[in-house]
Order: sequence, then structure tokens, then C-alpha cells
Amino acid sequence: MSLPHAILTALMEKPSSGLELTRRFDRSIGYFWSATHQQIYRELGKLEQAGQIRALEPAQPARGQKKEYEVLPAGREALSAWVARQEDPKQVRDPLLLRMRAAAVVGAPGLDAELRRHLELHRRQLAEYRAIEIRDFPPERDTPGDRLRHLVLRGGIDLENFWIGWITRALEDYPQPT
Amino acid sequence: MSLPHAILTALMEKPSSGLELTRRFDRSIGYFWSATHQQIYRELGKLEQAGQIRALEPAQPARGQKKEYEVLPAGREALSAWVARQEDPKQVRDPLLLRMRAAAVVGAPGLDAELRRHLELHRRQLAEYRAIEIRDFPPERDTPGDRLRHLVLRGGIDLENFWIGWITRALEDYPQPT
DNA sequence: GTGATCATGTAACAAGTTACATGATTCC
DNA sequence: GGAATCATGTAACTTGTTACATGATCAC
Repeated sequence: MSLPHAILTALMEKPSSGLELTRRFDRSIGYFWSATHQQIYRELGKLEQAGQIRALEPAQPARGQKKEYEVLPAGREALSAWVARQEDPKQVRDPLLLRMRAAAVVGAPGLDAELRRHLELHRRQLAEYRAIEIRDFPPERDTPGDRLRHLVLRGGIDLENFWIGWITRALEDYPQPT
Repeated sequence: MSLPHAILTALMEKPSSGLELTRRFDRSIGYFWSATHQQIYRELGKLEQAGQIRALEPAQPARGQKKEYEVLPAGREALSAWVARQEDPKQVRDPLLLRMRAAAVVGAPGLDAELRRHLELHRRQLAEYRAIEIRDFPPERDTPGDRLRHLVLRGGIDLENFWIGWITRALEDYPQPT
């Protein structure tokens, strides 16, 4: 139930076309809710049918033509209701941890190389987040919205730090093939 | 592509029936790869057809009767190949971070209560992991398999600590409705 | 006019969720 | 024999993934 709300949030921040949304789901929003353009177009169709968003620039039925959407009051209400709702943290599903556990029973030749590769990827992601933090959240700006967005970004930063810490420790502890 | 490998790992650790697997996916394995009994039965069927596992206690076709599976050599090989494979970390998809971002545009009455509720849930999960750590990984045991399984558990512990830290900070920073 | 890229979509499939159905066993 | 629970499964649906199709626009 999160994708439609991710799209509504993105459209509230700025009315956009499907492709523009896709690009934003490769950056900002996508850092904590990823989606492909196929998912986005499908969901835009559903949201439009449900009367939560509507296309601007009236009625362009043509295929290859840009179509911008904006959020209607019903969409805003649906989003508010979702934010206020109780929803338990979903259970963890992480392939790397799972592979580690599998390695405990079938052996793990080369898994340390994979760990180093992941470590590098997480370091890069962290550097990207830090750059965004410096660029978008200078100390002087401090509206409530900025503070919340900054909190979210720090969530991303902390998550990358978790992975870097865990993988580093794993590599130190890694059972050496003696 | 992870569920079949999660099941193969569980069956390598100990041959089991579908219901026993379901219970283990509510505990140990489930702490980093959750699955419902419907998913498990469906996947067991596929794995059996693919010749990666087989039912013990020959040929019980009856509906309500227990059916134990064990891993065949082909299944073990498939699992080894999967452990050795390169697979990028999947992109984050977290509803709580997303709701925070939505709150930045539509407002967030009551979101702090939800944060406190999540904080409590994560504290409980952390306590459970710590209890398991003390019970299952006393300092004297130190086979390679144990070390890997312990690493995985510490991953769970670190993840809970990340959440506890982040939510605590969020509550401190939370924009007060003044 | 043709090739790149912008832009919207379809189709088929895989994975995960929710609700329900049904037989076997055990305890009273 | 009735209730609880053990145990396996079906069906319908939603969400996410992968591969492909097609039209519009712009640079050359």
C-alpha cells in the first residue's frame, strides 16, 4: 500500500509527468522507496481512475506525449489518512544476511570478495547522501518540512553506516580458510 | 529469487515438513527472511518438481498428513552457486521513512506517537535477539558455521540498534506543533 | 530522413498477501 | 462425538520485475 502514497507525496511536492516521477524515484524519493517506470504508469492510471489525481493540460490522449498530473483534494486526504495510520515495521528480508546463513551450511568460498564489493557500494551511497545533506540542508534553513526531510535523509545515512559497520566487522571475523 | 534458497538452507540445517518450516520462518530464519505458510508450500512444490528436494517417508499423498522433505545433491549445488553469486544490495523500501517524508508535505499530527510505538517494538526485538545471542552463542563454541550464524544475528542486533537510534533522534528533533 | 532520446505504455511473469477449505489426530 | 490443533493445500488478488512496443521531438 505504499507506492500510491509515495507517488502522491512526490506529486504534492511538485506536479510531474510519469517520466519525471521515474527520475525522481531514481534519486530523492527513490532513496527510501524505489519504483520502475512501469509500476509508476500503472499506479498513475489507478490513482486517476480513483479520482485522487488528474492530468493537467486537458485531455491529451496521444501516446508519446507528455502528461502532467496534480493531486486532487481526495488524494491529499488519502495521503493524510495514511500518514496517521498505525503500521507495524515490516519484517526484514535481506539477501546478504540470508546468503551468510546459507554459507554457514554449504561453505563460503569467495563470499569475502562479495562483502568487500558491498562495502564499497555502501561507502559510495553514503558519500552521495553526505553530499546531498551539505547541499540541501544548510544549518540556516529550518522550516518544519525541512527538518522532517532532513531526518529522513539522516535515516539513509545511518542505514549506510550500519551496513559499513556490519560488513567491516564481518570481514574482520570472517572464518579464514586455513 | 531468495525464498527457494532460504528454504534450501533451512532444510539443509534440518529436514522438515512444511509446517515445521513455517514455524522456523517465524523465528531464526525468519529474522532476516520472512515467509508465510502459503508461500512455503508453493515453493516446496516447485523445488520438488525441480528435483532439488524430495519427500521422505515414501509417497504420502494424503492431504492432512505430515510430509518431510530433505535436500538432494542438485539442491545443494543450486544453493552453493547462489551463495557464490554477485548480487547487488537491493534498494531500500521503508514505509516509515516514506511516511515521514509525506508528513513533511501534509503535516504529521500523531506521528510522534507512532514513532514511540515503533521504538518500543524495536526495543523488544532487540531484547529477543540479545537473549538468543546469550543462549546460542556462548564464547566457548567457535566452529566456522557458528561464527557465520553469529555474524548474521549481530546483523539483526545492529539493525535494531540503528532503528532505536534513529527514532530516538527523530523524537528529539521532532517539529513541535507550537 | 535518420538516429538519439524523450515519453508513454502493454504483456507476461514472479513474488508476496489475504482469505478460505479440508483432512488427520488428540484430548476431553 | 465434538472441539482444538496439527497439517496441507487452493484461489484470488496485489505488488514488483523483465522484456518489449510505439509515438513524438529534436539535432544533424
